[in-house]
Amino acid sequence: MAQKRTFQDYEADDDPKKKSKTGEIIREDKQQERDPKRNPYLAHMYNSEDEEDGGVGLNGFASNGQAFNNTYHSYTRGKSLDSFTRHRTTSAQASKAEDGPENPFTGNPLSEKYFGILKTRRNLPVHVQRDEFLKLYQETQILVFVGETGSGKTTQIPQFVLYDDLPQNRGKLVACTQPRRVAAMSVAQRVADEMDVTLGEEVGYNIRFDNKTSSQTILSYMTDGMLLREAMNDHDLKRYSTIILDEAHERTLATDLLMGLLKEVALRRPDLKIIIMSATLDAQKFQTYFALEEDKQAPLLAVPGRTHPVEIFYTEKAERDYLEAALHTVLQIHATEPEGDILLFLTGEEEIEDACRKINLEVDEMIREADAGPMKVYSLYGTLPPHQQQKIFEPAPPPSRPGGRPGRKCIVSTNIAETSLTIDGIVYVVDPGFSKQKVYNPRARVESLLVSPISKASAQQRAGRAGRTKPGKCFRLYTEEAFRKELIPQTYPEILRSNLASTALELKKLGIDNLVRFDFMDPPAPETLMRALEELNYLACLDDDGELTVLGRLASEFPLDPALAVMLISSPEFYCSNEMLSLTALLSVPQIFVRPNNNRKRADEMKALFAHQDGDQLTMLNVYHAFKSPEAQANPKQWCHDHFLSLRALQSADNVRTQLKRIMETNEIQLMSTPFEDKKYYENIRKALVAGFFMQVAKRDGTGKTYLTVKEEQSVLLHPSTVLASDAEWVLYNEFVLTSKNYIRTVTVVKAEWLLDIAPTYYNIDDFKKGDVKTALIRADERIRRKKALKGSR
DNA sequence: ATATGAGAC
Repeated sequence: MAQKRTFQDYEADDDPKKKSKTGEIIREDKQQERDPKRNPYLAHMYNSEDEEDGGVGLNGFASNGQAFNNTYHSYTRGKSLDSFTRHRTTSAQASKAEDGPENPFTGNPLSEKYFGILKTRRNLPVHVQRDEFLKLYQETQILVFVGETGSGKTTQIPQFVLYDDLPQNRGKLVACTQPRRVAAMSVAQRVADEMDVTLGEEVGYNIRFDNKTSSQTILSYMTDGMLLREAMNDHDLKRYSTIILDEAHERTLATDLLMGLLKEVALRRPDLKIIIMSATLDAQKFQTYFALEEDKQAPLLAVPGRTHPVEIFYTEKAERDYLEAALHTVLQIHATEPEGDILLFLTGEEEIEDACRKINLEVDEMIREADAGPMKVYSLYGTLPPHQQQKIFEPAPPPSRPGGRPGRKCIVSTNIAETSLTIDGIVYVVDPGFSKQKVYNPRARVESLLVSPISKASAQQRAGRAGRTKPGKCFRLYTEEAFRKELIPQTYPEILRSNLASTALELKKLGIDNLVRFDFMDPPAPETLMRALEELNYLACLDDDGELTVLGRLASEFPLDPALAVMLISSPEFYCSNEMLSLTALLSVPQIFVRPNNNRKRADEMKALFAHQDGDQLTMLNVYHAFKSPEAQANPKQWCHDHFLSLRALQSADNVRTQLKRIMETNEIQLMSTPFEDKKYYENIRKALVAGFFMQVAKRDGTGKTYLTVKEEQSVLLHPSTVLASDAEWVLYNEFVLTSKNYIRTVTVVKAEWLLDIAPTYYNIDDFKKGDVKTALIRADERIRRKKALKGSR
C-alpha cells in the first residue's frame, strides 16, 4: 500500500508565468518593402497569372477522383460587399456588412439565429484584434497566428479572411486545414451557421469519403491529408486564394509536408496568402521557418485564450510507480476536494480498464466506510466504439441521498482527451507524465509503440483541460525539477518517428526532386530517408536515379502504403485484382476479428470457421466474402456479432474498397478473378501478395518455432493469433509487432521459387551472405532451372 | 501460449 499523502505534500506552483496568460498583442516584424511584383500589397497593380487565364485555378482534383465544377459562381450575391477592395478593407467595413440586413454572401435576408450568434462572436477574444489581423494579413504573404484555446481562431479567422480576400470575385476559395476529420466537419457546420448559409454551399468541408463542398463554396474546412492529396495533382494549389493551416503545433505528418510545400508555393504564387495557426507559445520556430527573406521572421499575431487559471501541483519526490500514485491521487481528490470531475491520463487500453476496476473497488469502500459521495468511472480510448465514447458526456451522478456529499465522474483516458476530445466540467487533472508514442527504427525497418515521458507542451495541454469551465487543479505525478529539466519542450513531430516510404513517394509526386534537400521544419534522419528511398527503389516506384517510375506514379494515386499499392497494381498479372482489392482494403482497416476477454474460446471457434490453412490473409478474404453473402447482409449486425467480427471494421473496409476500385478504374487497371473452382485461385492470391510484400518475408530457423526475417535476420515468432501451424518454411507477413517478443502477424505461406521469380532484384542470391537463407534460395534456384531444362527438352 | 496511441489519404 502506498503511503497516504495529503495535498500539502504537493508544492503549489506559484510561478505566474505558468498560469494562464492575460492577453496582449504581440506584433513583430513588419514586412519590408521589396520588389513590387513580389509585394502582395501592390499585387493589384499587376496582372496576376490567374487573372489572365481565368479558370486555371478551378481545375483542381480531389483525391477521390471527382472533378470540381469548372464554372464561376453564378448565384446571386448580396450587394454589401460591392464597394470592398480586395486586401484594402477594415474591420469597420466588415462589421457593417455583417450587421445586415442582407447576407453579404448570398443576398438572402439574415435570420434571427444569425444575429444571436453574431453577438457571441463579437465577444470572442479574436474580435478585438480584427483590425490588427487585417493589417498584418494585408501586408504580408505568410502570417503566424497564435491563439490559445477559446480564442475563436478556428471559426473567426477564416471569416475575417473571407471579408477581405473576397475569393468569390475571382472564382477561388479559402482553405482551412484540420488534423482531424471530426474537427473539419463540426467546425464547418458551426461556421455555416455563423454565416447563415447551408453547409455544403458557401461553407463546406472536404474529408476522405465525404466531400461537402460545391461550386458555390468559398470556405472549405478540410483535413490536412486531403489538401496534401490535392497538392499532388495541382502543385500550386491554384484553386485557393488563402490557405490556413490550423493546429500546426500538432505537427502531423501532413502538416509538416504542407508547410514545406507551401513555402515553395509562396515563391511561385505571390498572390497566395498563407496563415499558420498554432496554439503553442513556441511560435518563434514557425516565424523563423517561414522567413521568406534572410534575417526576417514571418510576422506574428498572438491572441489570448479564454480559459480559467489552473493551479499546478508537483510531487516532492519522484514516484516509483506512477499507476499506484495515480490511483491514490484520484481517491484523495474524491475524499477531500470540492465538487468537480476528474480526468486521469494513462497510456493504453489495458492499463485504463485495470485502473477503472481498482478505482471502483476503492470508491465502494470509501462510500461504505467514510460516507464518500458516489463516483462514476469511465474509460476512454480510441478503439472504444463511439457510443461508449459518448458516455463520458453523461452528467456526474447526484448525491446518493438528499444533502449527501456531491457525486462526481472520473474519466480515465489516453491522449485522446489531450487533443481530440474536450470534456467540459473537468476541474481536476491527474497527469502521471507518460503516453504511448510511436518510434521508428530505420535499421530494423520496424515501427513500435513505447511508453515514454510526455513533453512540456503536452503537460501544459493536459493541465489546461482542468480550466475549461472554472478554475481547476492539475496534479503532476513528478517533481517540478523533472518538469523543468527532464521533459523535452515539444513532442517530437511525427515525421521524426515514422517510416517515410509513403511520405517519400508523396513528396516525389508533389514534384520535389531532391528529398534530402527538401526544407523540412525538422529534417528526418538521413538514414530514415535513405531507407525509404531504398524501399521505393526495390518496389520499382523509383528508378536507380531516384526518379518516379510509371509504377510509382500509379502507386501514388492510391491512399495506401507503397507496398500495398504495388501489390494491388500488380495483381492483374496474377489474375486476381478483384480479390486483391478486397484484401488491400481489409489490410488497411483495423482488426476485423473481435476477441473479448471473457469469450476467447468461442471467438476462436468462430474464426476457425473461416480459416484457410495457408494464411491469415486468405482467412480474412474468406471472412469478407462471407460478409458480402446475402445471408450475412440480411442482418450484418447480428451476423458480425454471432461470428465475433467487427462490423465497423468490415464496413470501413467496404468503403475503402469502393474508393480503391474507383481509382483502379480511373487508371484503367483491369479488374479480374481466377475462377473459384480453379485450383490456382488461392495460389494466385499468395503470389500477388509477394509482389508487394517480398521485403517482409521470414524463413523458419532450423526446425524450431523461430523464424528469421530474410535481410535483417531478426529472430521472430509467429503471432499466436495466426491460423498457420508453425512448420511452413517461408512466410510472408504484413505486420511486425514488437512487444515482449518479436511477433510477425498476418502471415501467409509462400514459396522460395516465387520470391526469386517475382522479386529477382531483391532476391539476387549474390547479395545474400552465407547462411541458411542463401542456401535455401540456391536450392530453390536449382529447382527452377531443372524445371525449365525439363520443359526445354520436351 | 497473444500488449498497440490517435490520427489521416
